[in-house]
Amino acid sequence: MHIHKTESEFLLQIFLQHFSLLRKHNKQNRLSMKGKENTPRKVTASQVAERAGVSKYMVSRAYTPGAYVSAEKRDLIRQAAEELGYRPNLLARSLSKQASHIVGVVVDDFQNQNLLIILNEVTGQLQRHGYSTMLLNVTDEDTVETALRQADQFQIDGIIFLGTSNMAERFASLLQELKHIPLVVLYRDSDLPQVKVVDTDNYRGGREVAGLLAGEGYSRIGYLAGPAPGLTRLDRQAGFRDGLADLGLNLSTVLKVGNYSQHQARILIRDYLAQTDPDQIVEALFCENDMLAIGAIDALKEARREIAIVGYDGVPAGDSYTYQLSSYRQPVEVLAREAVKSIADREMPIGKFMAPGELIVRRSHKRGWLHGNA
Amino acid sequence: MHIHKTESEFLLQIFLQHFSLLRKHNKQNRLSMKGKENTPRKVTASQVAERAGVSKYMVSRAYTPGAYVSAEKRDLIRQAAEELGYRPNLLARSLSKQASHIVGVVVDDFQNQNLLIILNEVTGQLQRHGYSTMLLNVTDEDTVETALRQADQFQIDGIIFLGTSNMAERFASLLQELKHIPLVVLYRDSDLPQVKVVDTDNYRGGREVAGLLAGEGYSRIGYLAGPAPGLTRLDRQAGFRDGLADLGLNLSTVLKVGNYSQHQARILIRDYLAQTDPDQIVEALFCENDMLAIGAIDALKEARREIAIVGYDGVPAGDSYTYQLSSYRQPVEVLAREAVKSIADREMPIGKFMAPGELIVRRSHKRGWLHGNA
DNA sequence: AGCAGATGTGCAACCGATTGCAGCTGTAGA
DNA sequence: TCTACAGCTGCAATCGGTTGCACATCTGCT
Repeated sequence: MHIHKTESEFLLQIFLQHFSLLRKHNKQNRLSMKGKENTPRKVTASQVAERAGVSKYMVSRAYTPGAYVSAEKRDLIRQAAEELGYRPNLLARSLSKQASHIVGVVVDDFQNQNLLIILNEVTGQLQRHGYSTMLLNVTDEDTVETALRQADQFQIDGIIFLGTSNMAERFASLLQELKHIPLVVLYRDSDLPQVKVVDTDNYRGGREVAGLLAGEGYSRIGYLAGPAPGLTRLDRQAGFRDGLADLGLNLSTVLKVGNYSQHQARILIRDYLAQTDPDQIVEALFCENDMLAIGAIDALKEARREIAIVGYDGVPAGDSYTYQLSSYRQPVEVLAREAVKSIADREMPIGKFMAPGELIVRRSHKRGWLHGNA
Repeated sequence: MHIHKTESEFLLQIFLQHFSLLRKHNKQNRLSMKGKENTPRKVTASQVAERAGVSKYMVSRAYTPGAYVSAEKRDLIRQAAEELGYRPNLLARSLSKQASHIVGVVVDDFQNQNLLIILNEVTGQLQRHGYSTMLLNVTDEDTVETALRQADQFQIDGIIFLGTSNMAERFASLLQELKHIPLVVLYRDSDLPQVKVVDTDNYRGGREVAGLLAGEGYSRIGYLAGPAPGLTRLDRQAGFRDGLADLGLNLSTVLKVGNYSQHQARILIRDYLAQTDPDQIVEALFCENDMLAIGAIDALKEARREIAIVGYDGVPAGDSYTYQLSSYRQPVEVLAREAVKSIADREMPIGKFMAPGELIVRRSHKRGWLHGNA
């Protein structure tokens, strides 16, 4: 048959024959066992190869762009694959390629309606790029570590933080351990070093809102802040303050609410109205996000007091006749696209991407909105 | 050394020596190459084994309950693992075990606020059971098949449909192909055979709402339906109708809206008010879900017309002062728990689980709500 | 004819776990 | 003393892919 150069190769050859017999034997056993269950056997590359009359390695190559395969064989294999309904096992592929095409999306607050829009956009974009989304719920403090590690163990290709709070900072030490994974912080600013930030230009947004309110001629103006520490909030507020200053106004009041829920904002504003000297109450209030703004409007309606309100995000609920909320819309699609692109590019993403948003001018920032609104 | 019974075994032995030398050689090369990069090498079972002075197989056993390991070795291995920060590679484990501990959660409508609550609960529960969530966005008709197949190729342990529409039916043929995967349809009823249904008792819910409205003394009563075909909707409506009938009332009008958005409902009600003979306009309207109900209230406020409104779901926004929406709350936590349990039990789940919800009695179903509401 | 280079193919090794089985211990029972 | 058997342990095979490399083949060129 063949001529072998060394003895060891000879032995090897013999062994291999022995070996492949064993293998074959084994496989047949397995197959017949499986045959008893009536689940349709999964189609593997080897089966495709057999049908196409090639080795299983060629099957892989038939789907690898730029691999050495004759066009003829490639078509043969693809056809065989088609006929058998072959779908490569992604676990195996991921294990082998050391990359899973799974992206972790970390969410820490399921109260914000805006999240739905973002989630829709992000998962949609990811899917279009061939990625799967692993959704990590970290609202429960205890499970954060578990969830993140679990994701890591699936060799995810990236993490997108979709948080209202500054999670990235909070988990900094844990992230240190995960620093081989590309990190994107979406809808939030951060000064962490190895992180890509994708956010609206909060400072600019703040300024534009300042202009909007100033244009209505208010002089006592306040800001309703949420609990999140971090740059996003600070920039938004700073832009607002600076914008007012440029127009000769100043920020007279900053209120702060314990979480980003509509309910908390409502209670806070109710108390504020009750406990503040009427002369001191602001005429206009910029709320850090739309949930807070909606809560504030609720409180105002209940108390039949009017304060001009502007929110931030542009959630759909703000469009209702009842709220007619003026706001600053985040360019969801642009941001989601950038976030996904950062990860799909497969380089360690860093830097900041800040997109401008857009004022949504409805009625809640105008004088008389309470009256005109049933 | 040893005595071999057959020649083939002898050859085998020699081969193995040869073989293991090759292997060792190769491994060292790889390691030294990796050493040049300064990424921290991932810790594998073999490394733990080496440090603990056992074979890598024992590492696996040290974490497998009920495996043969001496307590002594187990502790040794666990300690070594601890020191090295060993985390088993879940891709490898999943591949080997033929189960990934990933569950696919399929969502087809990101407009419904209730989804956030559900998603929070479902992902939380899954994580607590040691499962990861793969979120599949199928709002885009084209990507459905891709997404589902992709999930399948990750050998997911189950699929939870979280849809407003009857996805399961829509994808029936595709699901046929995936029928080795446990399927749960959550918040929606279905008559598909190999599917576990977890839903509120819609019929009962409908009846209770009927009781609530009848109690207020209305006689012209309508139902606002969404577009979803299927049992959920039908049962809800049937319960409502039967409930009314039992009280000597009948369902005089059924309106139908094209999708489940607040916006569509608002437009529909606006047109309804404009185009209907005032004597014919219903006094009370049961809306298929809260999003529709909120949209309806919006239209009513805008037109300054009052119709008693009741929703279904119990979304947080309904609690606002502005809407004060009476509704029927779905027991989110109970349902999510059941859905997750169905999959975690690892038997093919079938049958229906119907939990009762609970009336939320606020103001929108009462006479005079428009007047009392700024 | 002889040979370089481009193409095409299969083997072996690898990704990092799990598991059936064989064999090795040690101890109890005959 | 010999055997039986239980408790451990490690090997080999496996899950289902990918890829470096060696070897084979086919060009075209001198």
